[in-house]
Amino acid sequence: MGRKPCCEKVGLKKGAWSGEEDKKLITFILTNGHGCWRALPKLAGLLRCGKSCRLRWTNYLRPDLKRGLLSEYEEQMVIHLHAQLGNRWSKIASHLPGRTDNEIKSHWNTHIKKKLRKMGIDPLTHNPLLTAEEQKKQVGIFKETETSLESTINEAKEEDGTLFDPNNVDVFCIDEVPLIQPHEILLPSSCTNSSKFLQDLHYFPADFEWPSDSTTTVTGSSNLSLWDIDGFSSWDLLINNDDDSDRKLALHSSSSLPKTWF
DNA sequence: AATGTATCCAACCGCAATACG
DNA sequence: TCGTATTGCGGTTGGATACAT
Repeated sequence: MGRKPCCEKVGLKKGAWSGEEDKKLITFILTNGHGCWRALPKLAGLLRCGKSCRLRWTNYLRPDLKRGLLSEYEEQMVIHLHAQLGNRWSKIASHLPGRTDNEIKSHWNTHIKKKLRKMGIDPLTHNPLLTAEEQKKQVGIFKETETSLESTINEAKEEDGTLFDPNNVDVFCIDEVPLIQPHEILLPSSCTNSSKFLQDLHYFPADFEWPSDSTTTVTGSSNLSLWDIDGFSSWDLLINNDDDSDRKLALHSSSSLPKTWF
């Protein structure tokens, strides 16, 4: 026995909602709550499936929704959350009160993506966009990787005759946002003073609070702390100024930072 | 004014996760 | 523990509107 469809499709309305339907849905939910979405349309006198009702309510009719375009601040939030979370629109939406995942997803696809591309940033990876020449190079590197992987597989097969599943080889995952590890963060030696370096670090997302003295010169090894206003995460920075070579910035936290922040 | 093209976004679809008996 | 129902999520579509020719 197969799974029953979520709703009986025959005779149900599809497409744009009328004002009358909206009214019925709002009135019903405000007096009874939504309860079981599957049962709701019948109880509310609507010729829609429960799923359609849920979507209409959560994306459009909920009284706590903000309408209108996203503010500059909200856009920045979306960009930096996307760098951390990828296309997890509902997670991103949960950090923006009054905004829905659908709304953010739409805004991302129609506005932010273009904006980032114009700025020379790849909206997928949040890294600088590659020139045609760099793309060619990368394809070359990828092919090399593929070839070496193939030869590794073949060698393994030849050596012990065991089955080698290439899907289990941890080469890369396109699903993951590239993250920067503490040991990857280097400051160029041309960066002669720490105050400049600390100013540069203000490119951290806007909702990170900076210590009031963060623009002052730091000598020797110093510690700095950053907090996300939402309590989303916090970072401790250890700045090592002792060395003449490239300065090192160490981050002590439970996770890594998206590369787009650097 | 008419037609074609681009853009926007609400709504839909299918799959995955979770709840429940 | 398992199978089914329900809900949530992300990708995609299609109609309305704006803009260009």
